[in-house]
Parts: sequence; structure tokens; C-alpha cells
Amino acid sequence: MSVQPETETGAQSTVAGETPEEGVYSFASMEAKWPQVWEDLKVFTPVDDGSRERRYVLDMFPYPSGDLHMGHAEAFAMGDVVARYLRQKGFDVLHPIGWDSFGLPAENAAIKRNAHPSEWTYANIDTQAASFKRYAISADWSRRLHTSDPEYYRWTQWLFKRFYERGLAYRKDSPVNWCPKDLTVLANEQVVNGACERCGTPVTKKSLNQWYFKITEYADRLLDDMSELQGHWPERVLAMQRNWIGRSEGAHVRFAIEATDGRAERGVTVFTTRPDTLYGATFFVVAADAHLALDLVTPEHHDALMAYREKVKALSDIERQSTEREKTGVFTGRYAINPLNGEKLPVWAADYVLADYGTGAIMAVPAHDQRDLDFARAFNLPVRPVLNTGGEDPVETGIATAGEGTLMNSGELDGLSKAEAIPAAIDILEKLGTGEKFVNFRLRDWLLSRQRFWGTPIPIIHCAECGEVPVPDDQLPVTLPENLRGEALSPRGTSPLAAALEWVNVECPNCGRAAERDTDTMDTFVDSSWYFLRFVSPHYTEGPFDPAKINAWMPVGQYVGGVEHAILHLLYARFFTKVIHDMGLLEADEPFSALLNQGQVLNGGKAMSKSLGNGVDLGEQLDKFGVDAVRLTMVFASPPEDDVDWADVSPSGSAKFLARAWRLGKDVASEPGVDVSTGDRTLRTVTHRTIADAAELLDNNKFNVVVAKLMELVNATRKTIDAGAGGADPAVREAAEAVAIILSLFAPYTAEDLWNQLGHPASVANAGWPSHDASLLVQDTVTAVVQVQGKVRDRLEVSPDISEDALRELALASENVQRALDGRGIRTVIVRAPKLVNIVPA
RNA sequence: GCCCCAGUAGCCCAAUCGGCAGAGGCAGCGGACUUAAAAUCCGCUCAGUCCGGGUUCGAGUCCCGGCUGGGGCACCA
Repeated sequence: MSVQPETETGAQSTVAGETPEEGVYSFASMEAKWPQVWEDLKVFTPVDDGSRERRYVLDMFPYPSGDLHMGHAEAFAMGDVVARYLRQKGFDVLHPIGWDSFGLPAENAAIKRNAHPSEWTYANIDTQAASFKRYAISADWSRRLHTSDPEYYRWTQWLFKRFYERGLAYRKDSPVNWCPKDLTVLANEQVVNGACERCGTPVTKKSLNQWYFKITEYADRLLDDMSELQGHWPERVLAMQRNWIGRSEGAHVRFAIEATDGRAERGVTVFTTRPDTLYGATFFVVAADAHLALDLVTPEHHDALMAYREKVKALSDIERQSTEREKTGVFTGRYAINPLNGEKLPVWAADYVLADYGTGAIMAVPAHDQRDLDFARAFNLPVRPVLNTGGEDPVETGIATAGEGTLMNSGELDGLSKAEAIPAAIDILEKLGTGEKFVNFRLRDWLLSRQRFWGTPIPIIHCAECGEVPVPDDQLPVTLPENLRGEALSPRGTSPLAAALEWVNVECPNCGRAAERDTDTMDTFVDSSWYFLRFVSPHYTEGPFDPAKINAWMPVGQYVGGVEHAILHLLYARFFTKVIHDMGLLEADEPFSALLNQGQVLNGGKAMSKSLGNGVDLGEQLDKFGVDAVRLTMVFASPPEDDVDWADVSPSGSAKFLARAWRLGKDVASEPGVDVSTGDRTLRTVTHRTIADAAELLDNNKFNVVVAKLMELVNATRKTIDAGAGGADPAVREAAEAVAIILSLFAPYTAEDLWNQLGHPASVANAGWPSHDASLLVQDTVTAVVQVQGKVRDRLEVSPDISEDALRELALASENVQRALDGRGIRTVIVRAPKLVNIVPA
């Protein structure tokens, strides 16, 4: 068959190896023919010698979960358009491919099959690699990397050590998110609505000694440097990162806690964004589950607190986080002293105050904070408004007034507006020495320890004498033991590595005594936080990357991937880049100058999923319509960032267009290099207009519109051929060559075949972007629209350089205009030569 | 509750600065070619831009207020 998928006979396109009928579009024979040619020519390997300006285009590397799916097909189609376009424009393009190949699914598969995780992993990688080659991704395969290769994770460990030396990797005991099903620790980012992101099991807390990266030290820079990304990253990604970092300006205020009932006096600091409302504080709350609550509580109230803590612990995070839940809490028996007015405030312990945000304690201002008001009403605590907002009294309504207003009942702050009172209050606190301006962040340090096997081992040895001892650089990598497989990998709450005794037991590199390796592995997000640096010199053996190359390529000019990585991966990669920059190893301090989030591929309005049974198999689509038709459909369906609903689009329509474009080649009757200046002027204008428009559209990622323009050019060329000028007209060749080059970004097989038909050697990928002749775009006449009161009343063919006065004369002389004016006078005439005149009647 | 994004023909989508609402495709209808069909080629129909205000000579585009859909954060002090 040619392109019609419904017909099962005439199967030239679906059966590779069968000789296609002469002159019939056969994607199967193209797919069989060209990959070897491209590989032999090394078309997609950058010259990397500085002779041409460099550009780095990167797709988020895949996890080898199985074969490629529709989502990969979309994402990589988009990235490939960018890479191929920049190559045509003459840049030396780095467009590498690799695999994020550590991770839990491989481990689970290994347990099930009594195998080693590497077997499953590398088999899947081979499958995906073959599919990528079929899909004609213009990648430099010589730079292929896998994060689970010791040559790679050696440098992940090396970087961990550098972080450690800078105090950016540290261990601490802390309550961690624990998934009772996967038996592993989860980062905050991996807890979704109180449940494990992976398996949905409600997450519990467990106290463990864990490794952290001190990402909070970079919170300010991660936030501030987003201004560089503004306009180049999707706004929603920046918004999500801003939300996640959660910068909050306010003050730290120190309250003295009275000595009572066997407990000594001490101070407790709170964080507040509303120091202006200090006079309205009527009680004080500490997080019930924080150690602070135990420190404060008097013996008399101790039992009640313990009972309350038990109740809180029994609640799941989901229940606890419900905002509808009634306020609960217990009195601690203690009083805090308001530093401004000396008032005694009862100290309560409650679970609506979070132990791990701010200082785990708050001053409660019920009149102006809804949560505090709810609590006050539940426990009959006083409410004192200190801000006149003009709204109804919160004491009456039960609705806290959080808006603007004027201070009252607040001593020296009285009469100030909220905006004035905040700095004034901070000023007073600073003078008293009981507080200061403070910026708080929601962001927590990055917990990187995982009690899992298939990950990068943490290169630390624990020695009874010397403590934590990093494995010396020349002993890296610390490789995973090969003899653990199957059941031995199943989760037990400690890392499976702990069972490999001959691996665990080592000599201390420091003192030589018996010591043990750290048995945790790193979160796989560590691996993917620097892979873009490794791609620059993936075979370099003296460091994570070649210093002579790194600044030539970094930063990545265009990064392409799904919005699901808007927070985790992108934030971590930015953090790593900044640290490596601070180490003096990298000039860039942002990794990705521009980011494109391609949409999802849906089917019938919903994400494809096994449970819905609406999955579309990529392999089947490729068999049925061909690689080019699938790629073209992905790109043409909608703007790259929008979702594509496979039920709404037509790969058979794409295939029809490709065949139509390809057939142009058969009609071209002139020789390569023919003088095009005598060609059909109308077609030449369309060709050059298309070349110019396409470049601008591509610069703005409007790939779908480029395809539409290309369709127009194909239609115009067809028309020229059929309307008499014929295939011998040099303009037809010029148009067909432009079609081949532009098409090469979207449909590499068809474009290469067309290019070949037109008598050119491979590869069209290196043909170079055609230059457009601006003189052909100058129009002899343009249509000027004449409006009366904003409504179109006439159209005039005028010279493009007509003067405003001349155009005004012409417009006023128009019969249609005079009829529309109907005798009314003219108030004003707006002239935008040469395109528009608007006449406003009196 | 806070924040971000998007609503244009039956459907997917175009529309530099505010300047003729329509480029392209899908679906539909009609025609040419054919004994017929497929393929191919040609042509046609279809909305006034989610709603309400405002600014303007002029608004899909800018401003204000809503509605609907999608997404993020969330007892975050």
C-alpha cells in the first residue's frame, strides 16, 4: 500500500524487504534504507573543534522501564526538531542520548525473576536504543551513557565527596518519611498527599540516621536566579519552583517562657509574617509532636500531653492535613511573655502547628489569623483585634480579618497602616534585642539515602575510631557487589547491601582497623542532577567532565521534557550546577537556558493507562503509519506544550501529506544547480516566504505552524506543476528542495528520500538552511483596508510605499466609503499606511 | 484558601505592534479521472473568539470582574 492504513493488501509499506512499486511512497523501504547511511556518515556527531558555534540540545534522558511509549515519541520528536533545525542553521549541535538506569523497578524485577537488576536494566536499554534508532532521533550515539555504569557512578561518588568536603552532604537523625510497603525512606518530594508517590501507601514517620544535601543553603539563589530563566522557561514551572522553595518574609521573635512548677525559665523563638499584630497575641502554640513540647510541659500536664501526642501519631498525614478538621490541643501549664507588652500568654501544644516549619512554635493572633481564631473558639481563649480593617469584628463573626487596616490597641504602633507597622514592629524588636527580620523557607534539605541496592553506593566508610571516612578518590568507584540477586535484594528496612558482608567489611582508609562501608545508596535524582555535564565528555577519565570542553558546551541551550519534572529534577539539577559552579569547575550557574515542556499524549481525553485500557502502542502506530507520519502527527497536532489527544488527530492524514510532499520529487524535471532566477515568480515568492516564516516560527517553538506553512508550500508547488508551468520550471525544483530541507526536521526518512530523488547526496540533514531572497518578498501592491467606524467598507490595491496623505485621499474618494458615511461629516481619519485607514464619522 | 496556565468553526488549531477573525489539517458535502472502486487532483459549507463591564477610531489580543477546564502548593504561621 502507499499510505492507506486501512487496506491490508498492497503491503509495500508494512513489509520490509518487499520491493515497492516504482513511484509509490513506501515508508518501510525508506526506514530500511537510510539508518545505515546516516550512521556511516556520522551525520549527528558534533565536530566539537570550535570551528562552528556550538549549541547543546538535550532531551530528559529516559528511564529504561520497557520499550518506548507514545510519551517518548512526543518528547523526542520535539527535541529532535530543535536539534535538526539548529544543525541546518549551521551550528555544531550536541544532541546526546543516555539512560537514567538506576532505580527501583529494576530491583523489583530482579527479585521476582531471581536475577540481578542489571540484566533487566540493560536488556531494556537495548530495546529502547533500537527503537530510538528506528525513530531516527538525530543523536550522537558515541556519547551514550548509563548512570548505572561504574564509569559514570564513579563520578557521582566523586561529586558526593566534594559536596561532603564543602559541608553540603551531612548525616543526621531525623524523623523521615517511610513507606511501609517499599520499606524505604522517601524525600518530601516523593510524598504526595501523605502517600508514597510510587505505590500509594500512606507514609509513616520513622527516625533514622540519614544523609542529606544542604540544598537549603542555596534556597535564596535558587529563587533569585529564576529571574534569568524568566521568559525562557514556562511560567508555570517557575511558579511551581517558587511555591516549592516557599520564601516567606517576616520576623523571628523571642518569647521568654516563665519558670514554673519545676521547669526553668527559657526562651522560645517564633517565626511570624505579621510582627505588626504582636499586641494581638493572646496565646502561644508549640507543635505537639516536637521535642520542644516535652521540654516545656509542666509535670502536672505531662500525662495529658503524652496522651495527646499518641492520638496525633495515630492520625495519618491525610487526616491531619485536612483543613476542615477541628482544632485540638492541650495546655502545657506554662506561660510565654510577650516581649512588647509583657503579657503572659498560655502555652498550648497542638497539631496544627508543624514541627518542621519555621521554629515549630507560633504566637497566636486569633483576631487576624483564621487558624488561631478557630483554636481560640474551640478552647475559649481571648480574641483581641489590633487592626481596624473596616470589616466585621472577628469576635462576633468567627472570621479572622487578614487584610489591610490601621493598627489599634498596639501602643506605639497605633495609627500605622499594616505596611508601615511591620517594619516598625521589627525595628522595636531589634532595639529590644528580642527579635529581627527573618526570611523563612518551606524548602527542606534533600534526603538522599535510600535503603536500596540498585543505586550509587555512598562512598563513605564508618570506622569506630575515625568516624565517617570518605573513600579515597583513587579507590573510586565503590562498585556494587555482583553476587547479590533475587530474594537477597528484597527490602528489609535496612539496605540489602548490609547482607554482602565481604563487601561491607573493609579496612579503615585512615587507621587500617576493621570498619564498615555505608550500606545506603543514593536517591536516583542524584544521578540525574549532573548527567548533562557528563555528556560533554562522556569518556573522560580524569574527572566528571573535561575542563577543556565543559564551558564550550554548557549551559544547555534547549532542554526538553515533561512537566512532571518541574520541581524535583529541575531544582536538584539547578542546585548541583550552582555547587559545581562554586567549586570553580563550571562557569555556568544555571544548567538549562531554555526549557520546553512538551504536553502529554492522551487518548480520549485521558492519560493513557493500563487500568483505563486506553493505551496506544507506539510500535503498532509505527508499523501502521511509519515513523515519519507518527512524528509529524505529534508535531502538527498542537503547540508543543499542549497535550495531544491521539483520538483527535490523524496519523493517516500525516501520511497522506508526506506522500504528497514526496511525490513532488518525481515531477521535478530540472537538474540540480539549475538557475532558479527565471522560475515562476509566484511560486518563488511562496517558497521564500515559507523559508523566512519557518525560521522565525522555529525560533519561537511554533512547530505546528511550521508544518502548516510547509503544507501550503507543497500545495502551491503542486498547483504550479499542474497549472501549466510544469516540472521543468526551475522554481519547482527550488520549492521541492526547500520542502525537503524543512521537512527534514519532522520527517527525516521522507525528507532524505526526497532529497535523494532530487539528485543530491545524503544527508539532507546537513543541507543547510536555505537563505531567503528578501527582494522576492517585496510586494508590488498591498491591500489596504478602509474602515468606517471600525467596519470594513472597502479594499484598495496600493503601492507598499504609499504615503499617508495619498492613502487618505484614495480612501475618502471611495464610493463605498461615501455611501457608508451617508452624508455625515468626518471627525477624524486614522491612517496606518499602507495597510489600513479608519474613518470616524462625526 | 493561595498561585500558575488555557478557553477562537463539529474536532485539532492559525491570527508580529491592538488593525480584514482563518493559514493548515481532520470530519462532512460536491466535482474531475475510472467500466467501477481505491489512490490522486480540484472546489465548497461551517464560528464572530466562554460571559459581563472598561479603555480605544478600532479588542481574539490590553485592563477589571466572573464562569469553565487543567495544573501546582496548602493547618507553611
